[in-house]
Amino acid sequence: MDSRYSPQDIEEKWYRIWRERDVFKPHGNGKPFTIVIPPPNVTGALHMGHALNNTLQDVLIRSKRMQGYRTLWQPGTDHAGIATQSVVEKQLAKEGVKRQDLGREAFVAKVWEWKNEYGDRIVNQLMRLGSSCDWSRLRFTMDEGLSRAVREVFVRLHEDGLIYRGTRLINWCPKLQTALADEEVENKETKGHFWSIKYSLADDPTQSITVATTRPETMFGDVAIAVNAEDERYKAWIGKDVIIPTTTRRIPIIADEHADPTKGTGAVKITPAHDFNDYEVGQRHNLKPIIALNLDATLNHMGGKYQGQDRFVARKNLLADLEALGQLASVEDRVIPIPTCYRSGDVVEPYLLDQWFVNMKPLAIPALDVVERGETRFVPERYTKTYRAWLEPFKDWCISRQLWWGHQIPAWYVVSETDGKRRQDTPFVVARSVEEAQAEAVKKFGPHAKLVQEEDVLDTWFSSALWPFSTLGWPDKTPELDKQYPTDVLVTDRGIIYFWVARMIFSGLKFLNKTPFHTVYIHGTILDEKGQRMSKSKGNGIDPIEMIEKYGADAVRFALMILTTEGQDIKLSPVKFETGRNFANKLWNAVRFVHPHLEGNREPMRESDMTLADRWILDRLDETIQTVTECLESRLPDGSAGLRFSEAAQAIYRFTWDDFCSTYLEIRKKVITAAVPAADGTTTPVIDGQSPAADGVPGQSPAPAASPVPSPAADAAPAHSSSPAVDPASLAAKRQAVSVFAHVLEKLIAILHPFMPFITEEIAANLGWKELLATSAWPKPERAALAVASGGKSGLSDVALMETLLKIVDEVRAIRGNYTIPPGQGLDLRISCDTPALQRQLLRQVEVIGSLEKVSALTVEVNAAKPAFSAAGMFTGGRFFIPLQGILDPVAEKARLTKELSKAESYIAAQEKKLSNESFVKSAPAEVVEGERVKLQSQLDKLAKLKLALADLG
RNA sequence: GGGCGUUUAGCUCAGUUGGUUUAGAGCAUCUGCCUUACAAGCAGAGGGUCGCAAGUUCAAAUCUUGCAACGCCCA
Repeated sequence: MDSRYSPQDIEEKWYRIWRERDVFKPHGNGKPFTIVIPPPNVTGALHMGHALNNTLQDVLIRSKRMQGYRTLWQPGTDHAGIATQSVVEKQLAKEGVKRQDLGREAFVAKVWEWKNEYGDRIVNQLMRLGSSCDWSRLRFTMDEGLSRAVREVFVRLHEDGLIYRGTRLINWCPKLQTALADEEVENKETKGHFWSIKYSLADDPTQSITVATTRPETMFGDVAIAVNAEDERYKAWIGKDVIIPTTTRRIPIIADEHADPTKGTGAVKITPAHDFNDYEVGQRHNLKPIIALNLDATLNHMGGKYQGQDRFVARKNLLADLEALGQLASVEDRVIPIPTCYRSGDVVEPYLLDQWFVNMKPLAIPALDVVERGETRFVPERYTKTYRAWLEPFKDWCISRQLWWGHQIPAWYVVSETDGKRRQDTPFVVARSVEEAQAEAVKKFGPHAKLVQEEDVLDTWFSSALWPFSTLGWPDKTPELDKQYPTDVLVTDRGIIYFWVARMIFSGLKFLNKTPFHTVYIHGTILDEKGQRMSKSKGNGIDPIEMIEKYGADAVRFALMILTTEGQDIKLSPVKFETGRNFANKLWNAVRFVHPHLEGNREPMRESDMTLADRWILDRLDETIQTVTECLESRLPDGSAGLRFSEAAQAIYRFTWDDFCSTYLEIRKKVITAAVPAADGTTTPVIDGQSPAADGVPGQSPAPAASPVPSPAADAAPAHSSSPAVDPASLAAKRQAVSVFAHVLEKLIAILHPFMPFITEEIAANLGWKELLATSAWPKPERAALAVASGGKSGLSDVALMETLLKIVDEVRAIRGNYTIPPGQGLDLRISCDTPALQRQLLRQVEVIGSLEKVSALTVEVNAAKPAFSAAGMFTGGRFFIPLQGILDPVAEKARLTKELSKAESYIAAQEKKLSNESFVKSAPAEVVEGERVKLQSQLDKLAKLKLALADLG
C-alpha cells in the first residue's frame, strides 16, 4: 500500500466490478426503496449542481441497499425539446443548412443521430461520480414506452375534458417561433422608457387624451382607451372616440377599473391581443382583439407604413414620427420588467393564438391536498409554500409547442370537413394511434374522413411529469410498477418545484391514485466563492469531472456532503475538496498501519480480553452508527427531519479522525505493531508492504491460533535485532488488538461507504473481504452486548474513566505546549488522586497515558505532595504534577494558573447567582438544577486545586 | 409590492424542541515536532459584546416584535 491514496488507480475498477456483479439492480424481497433521478437534459454536461444532487441520491440508495431494502435508483435523460432542437439546429447552421431545408422527418432523424452519438455524455459522467443507478433500466423521455405513456395521458385527460384546444393569450417566443408556458418566461428588470402619447379626439382634433406605454408599437392593436369611472378628469370623455396616431382608426374611450387614476396620466391603452391585463379588460367589455404583430415579431398589415418592420425598428420609427407630429408628450426613464424566454433570451410577446391547454384546477386540488395532509412532505418544510403558491392560482397550462423535436400531439384534424386545409374550427379527434383516430373519425364523420395529425409537440415537462411511473412501465401493469411505485424520496433543487415536482404529483395522483413520493428533499444551490450563481457566461463554474480527476470522486462527494446543510446554498471553491481528499488519505493510512499485522492474527473478539480503550472505541462506534443511521433516514418514526447529510458525514469524520486515529490507534499502536516470534524462536519483523494480503473473511472463523507462518519475505528482510521477541501473552494481546481494530475499521468503512464508495470498497478488499462492501450488511449498534462490561462496581464507568485519562493527557499536553517541551522529551508525571478508589482504577490504565504522551516516569498516589518547581494540572478527582526544574518559569506558571483561576471564579459566581435564585430552583426541571449544582461543584473543586497550586508557587 | 432565506472567530459554516456548550468545527494565523500509518501529517495556542434594538422567561445564539444589510423566488 502506498503512503498516499491515489483514487485514480481504483475508481474505474470498482465501478466496473459493481456493474459486472449487478450490484445496482433491485435484489431480494426486502421492502422497496425507490428514487427516480431528476432526468438531466440529454444535451447537458455534468455541473456541480448535478454532482450534489446525485451524490445525495446515491448516499440514500447505497445506505438503503446495505440495509436490505429492495432498492431501485431509476436513471434516465430528458429529451429537452427546445435545448436539443437548438443544439442540432446550430450544428446544421455550420453547414449552412436550416431545419426547414431538411423537412421535419429528416430533421428529427438528425436529432436522433445526435442523441445516439452524444447523449451518453452525462450518463458517463454520472458513472464517474459513482452513482449506483440501475443502468440496465436507463430511460429516455422519447423512448417508445414513455411516448406511449404520454399519448395515453393525453387521451385520458382529453376524455375527461381536462385538455382542450382554444384561442388564448399565450407567451410567444419570436426567436424560437413557439408558445411557452408561463414558467418558461422570466421577467428581467431592464432599463427602459415610459412614453406618453397623445391620442386625438375623433370629433375634436384640438383635444387629446394622453396615455403612457412601454411598448408604443402595440398601438396598432389598440381597441380602446380605458379610464377609471371615478376619475373626474375623464368622466366627460367616456364613450367618445379617439384616433390612433398615424392611422385613421377610431377606438372608444371606456371606463374600467384597470385604469388607475394615481398612475401615469390615469388613462391606458387597451391592446387585448398583446397584453395579459388588457386581454381581461377586452373580455369584460366584449371588445374584439386585434393582432398587430406577425409571428416573427414584425408588424402586420395593421401597422400601416410600419408593416414588415421588426417590432423594435418600428418602435423607433414610430416614436420619431410621433415626435414630429407633436403627439409624443413625454419620455420617462424607467426600469421595467421585460418578459424574456428562458431558453433563447429573446423578448417574449403575449400573443393571441390557438393552442392546447390543460385545465389545472381539477388536477391541482388533490395535489394541494396531498401535501396539506402530509402524505408528501417537503424538506425543508418551507418549500411547501412555494409549491402552494404556484398551484393555487389554478392557471391553465399551455402544453403545445411549435417545435419538431418532442412528442407530437396525438390529435388528428378531419380536413375532409374543410377545403383540405386546417382552420381554427376544423374538427379533430384525439386517439392513441393513427388507426384509432381513423376509426374514430369514420364513426363521427363518415367513411371519407381524411386526417392530418396536429403538427405541434408537447411541452417537455408534459412527459417529465409522468417520469415516476412511465419509467416503471406504465401504462402496462409491470412488476416494477407494482413493487417500486410510489417511490420514496425525490431529490431536487428549488428551481424545479414549479416545472416538475408539482406536475409529477398531480399526474401520479390522477393516473395511479397515489402520490409519487412521500418526501421531496430540496437541496441548496451551488454558488461560487463570491456567492454568485455558477454559469457558462460568467465562466465561474467548477467542473466536477476536473475535480474528480484532481481529488478523486470520493473526495468530491464527501466534501459536498459535509457542506450541504438543510437546503442552504453552498459557496464552493476547489480548495474545499481538500477536506475530502485529506480525509480519504487519513483513512487510507489507518488501514496501511494495521494491514501488515492482519494476516493470521484475526480472531473473534473476546470481551474478557478487551481493554478499556477497546470498550471505549466500541461505544463510540455504536454512537456513530446510531447517529449516521438516523441522519440518513428519510422517514423517522417520530416524524422528525432525518436527511441530515452533513451531520452524518461529520459524525464519521470526527469518529475516524479524532477517536479512531488520534486516540484509539495511538493507544493500541505498540501492542499491534509488536514483533511476532517465529516458530524457530527468532523474531519476524513485519515490514511494511511485504505482507501478502490477508484473507480472513469477517464473520467467519479466524485462522487457527497456531504460530503464524513466517511471511515469504521474512528471510530476505534485514534483521531487527532491537525488536524483542514477544512472549505468548503479548502475542495474544496483539491478536486481540488487531481483531478489535479491524472490527471497528470494518464497521466504519461500512457506514462511510455511501459517502465514499470507492475507497471503502478498496479497503474492504485490502482487509481480505471476498464479498463486496456495497452489498454487505449495514452495521447495527452492538452496545447492548457490551454494556455489562463496565469498569469497577463502585468506580468510574468505562466512559468516565476514559474521559478522565484523556483529560489528564490534554492537560499534560497543554503544559508541554506552554513550555515548548519537544514531544520526544519524556516527562516525570506524578498523579495525585483524591481517593484510593480512583488511584486503583488509574493504576490499571496508566499505559493509556503512556501511549499518548511520552513519560519517563509515572506515579499514581493518593494526595501526593506537590514537588518543588513543578507545573500542576487538574482533573475531576485529582491533580497531577510535572517537576520542571530549570524549565519552569514561576512567573509564567503563576500567570497561567491565575488565568484559569479567574475563569473558574467568574463561572462560580454566575452559577451561585443562578442557584441562589429561588425562582430558578423552583421552576427549572429538577435534573437541570441538579446539573447546574454538579457543574458548580466541579468548578469549586478545581478552584481549590488551583489555589493550592498557586500557594505552592509562593 | 408579496413570500422565503441569510447575518455566529480573519474566511466558510455547525449549533434538532430555550438549560449537558463557560458558543463548536474546518480552513487560515502563531508555536513546537520529518515521533516508522498519514507533513494531504502530529501536538499545542490565540481569535467571537452570536447584525442592531426592545420584549417574553428563573434562564435567550435559540422564542416574539421592530429595524438594517445581503441573497433568492413571485407579481
